[in-house]
Amino acid sequence: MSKIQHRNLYREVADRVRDLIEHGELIPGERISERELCEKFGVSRTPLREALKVLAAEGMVELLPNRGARVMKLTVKMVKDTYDLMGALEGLSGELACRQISDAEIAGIRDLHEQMLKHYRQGELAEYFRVNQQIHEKILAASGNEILIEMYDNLSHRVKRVRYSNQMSDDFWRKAVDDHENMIGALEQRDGQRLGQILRDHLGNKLEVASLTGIVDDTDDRDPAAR
Amino acid sequence: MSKIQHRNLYREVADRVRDLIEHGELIPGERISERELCEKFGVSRTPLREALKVLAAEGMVELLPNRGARVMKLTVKMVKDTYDLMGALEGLSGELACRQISDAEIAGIRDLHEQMLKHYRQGELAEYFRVNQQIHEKILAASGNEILIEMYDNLSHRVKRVRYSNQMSDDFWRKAVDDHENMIGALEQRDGQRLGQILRDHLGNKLEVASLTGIVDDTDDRDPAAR
DNA sequence: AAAAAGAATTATGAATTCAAGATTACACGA
DNA sequence: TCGTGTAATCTTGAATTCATAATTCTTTTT
Repeated sequence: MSKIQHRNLYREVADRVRDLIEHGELIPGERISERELCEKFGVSRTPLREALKVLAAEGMVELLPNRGARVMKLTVKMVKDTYDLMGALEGLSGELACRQISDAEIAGIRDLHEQMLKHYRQGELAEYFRVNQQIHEKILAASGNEILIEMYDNLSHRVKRVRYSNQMSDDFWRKAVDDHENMIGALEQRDGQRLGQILRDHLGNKLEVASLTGIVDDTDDRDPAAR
Repeated sequence: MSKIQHRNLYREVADRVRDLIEHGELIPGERISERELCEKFGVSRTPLREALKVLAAEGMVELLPNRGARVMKLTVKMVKDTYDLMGALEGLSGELACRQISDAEIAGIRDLHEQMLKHYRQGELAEYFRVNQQIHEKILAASGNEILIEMYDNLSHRVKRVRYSNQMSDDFWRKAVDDHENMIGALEQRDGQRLGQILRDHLGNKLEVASLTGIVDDTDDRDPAAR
């Protein structure tokens, strides 16, 4: 039985706004009109403003005092920095996971791995990505470090708007699958050092296939919406 | 010339409450009375509640719907998890720093290192810790990854309440200084791999000298203030 | 006396109101 | 025509008010 969820308005609103940002309905740098969103959600300004504060703490929006909220703009550097961070966190998750993961959990990941290979061989990119992500999530969960999971989650939200080129080069794909082959090996041997190293390096590739559409190049321009 | 700081009330309040928690004036698990804090700060409930939402997003307080706010309770596991994370982040900071740190910056860190050694030889623990922290902050800053810095900052706030035994064993201290000797060496050779490895392992020691006073052992007790 | 039920009180959640800062529109002068 | 100054409008920041959920206190019943 699941817990009764007392949901506060501000949480609901924060989730909805987060979704709007992730789905590109609110574009980076765009000014967020309080009045407009209040009407859209049918709530007063109080819970909306609380939600915006939470989203600002999460790095999803930017709050300019007396000048309202803006969707956080991603620069190439920020995306790169975020991937570096996520790599480090994944590395740690691998190390920790190896210390305590159960045989059953490893078997589950092995299953996903085989599925992923199948999708790779059949060139099903979208399916491949989906299963791929599941593997990383399983390892993360197996780390047992909830704060790590929370932080990783936050970072992945920030860069969720980044889309990948749907035509990944064969070389990169080949390399990514190789990495995964090594990963599953290290995991089954419970070699935390090696798994950590692989995971830390693995994410670097991802950036190279990120199509930075809509991601502005590094500038100091703080007010692009004023056009 | 520094930027004009438009400070909002809720930011001010969040900072003040954060301080109260870090200085132990609000104790873990304790219920935070909105009315009381409002009077203390001379503000209305609106900015206080906004501040609490931010602090909750930062993991400093816990918001129980319809039941108010509590100072986040630290369990031994949470502290351990946090140190693991901080270790990974420091490791990354070392790797990144080596890629781009300037000779001048290295020299600055070398200076701090010598200072730290002096304090070590003279048994000045407090001074030692202070300079020690400065070194880590310099490396972090040299990484140039602002999101990394932000995350590390957040984590360190969470565990700032943890105090260290003022009688560190000679062995641990010796080992910590050894680590630092290796760190400065790796940094001067700009050996990111090695520096990263050292930093990732380094923090593990810290936990062992943490005196977990006031840190509750792992329990599911969600309502300790109700006594 | 202990437990349960119900009323009174208190605290939180959210809407509304009021105040202050920012933006826009427009007039005027160089 | 461009720039400056000012009034009008709009937006945000914060206090207040109202509604509802939680807690405490009292009364009642066994």
